[in-house]
Amino acid sequence: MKNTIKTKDNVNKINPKSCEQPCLIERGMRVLGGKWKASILWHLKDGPVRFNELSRMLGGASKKMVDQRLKELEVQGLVTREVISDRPIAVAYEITDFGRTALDILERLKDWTEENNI
Amino acid sequence: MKNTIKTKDNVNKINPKSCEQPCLIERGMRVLGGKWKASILWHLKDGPVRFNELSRMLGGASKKMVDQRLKELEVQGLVTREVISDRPIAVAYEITDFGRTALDILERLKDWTEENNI
DNA sequence: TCAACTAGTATACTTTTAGTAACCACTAAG
DNA sequence: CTTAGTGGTTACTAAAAGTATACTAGTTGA
Repeated sequence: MKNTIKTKDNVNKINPKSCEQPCLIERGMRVLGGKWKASILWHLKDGPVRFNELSRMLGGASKKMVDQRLKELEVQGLVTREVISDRPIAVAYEITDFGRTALDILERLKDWTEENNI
Repeated sequence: MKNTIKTKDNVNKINPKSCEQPCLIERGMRVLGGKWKASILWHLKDGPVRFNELSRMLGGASKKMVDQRLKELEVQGLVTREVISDRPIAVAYEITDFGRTALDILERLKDWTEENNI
């Protein structure tokens, strides 16, 4: 049984017919739990960061991955993309106010990971 | 303590001294972020649950998935498996004390998902 | 002029995960 | 005897995730 359906922008949405009540946890995880998504959000908390800089911060994620995750985060309203220079193309990604509401969860996750040597 | 420094174009650059051992966030996500793992943990918070019952709670996860995730959680020490009856085979899964330390994060995730209609 | 940087896109490929369905051994009810 | 339930395992396929390399097209610095 599928719990998600693909939309035309290639983002998974929850199929409203299944997994309705119980899985708030699961639904949240589908926003924050993609492979690099939480990390990206975390690395944007101190201010806008440019694309290649972010790739380096994540140390190991390919451009394609960073690109895909950023697009997802943008569609979901957690991140904004702004072109800060046109001639030497320069783009900065910034966390939105909505994105910031998730940082509290991530901070706790970070602390938990640290405390338990995970 | 910041791992970025401001440049004149108001964009953060990596402070080369930090962000070395990357991604406590990512490491934590690899424990809690598998497809059904957080949900399983959440559904065990009120006491031991049997295998098939858990499958039904998750509504949509196949036996194989539930089995795999439970084994991972067991290895990682978040869950224990106990055979409560041998002849009519009956098994119960229970969250460990360590597993409980993660519930706080999941509660926040749940609230966040709920508040933002995700 | 050359190399390296910017932010991506395109293609091809491998690996991992998800999911289906059938099966096992057992029990208990009808 | 049949059906349904217990808790899985195995084999298989489909889909998603991830990697690697090359490419565009412009800029900057040596």
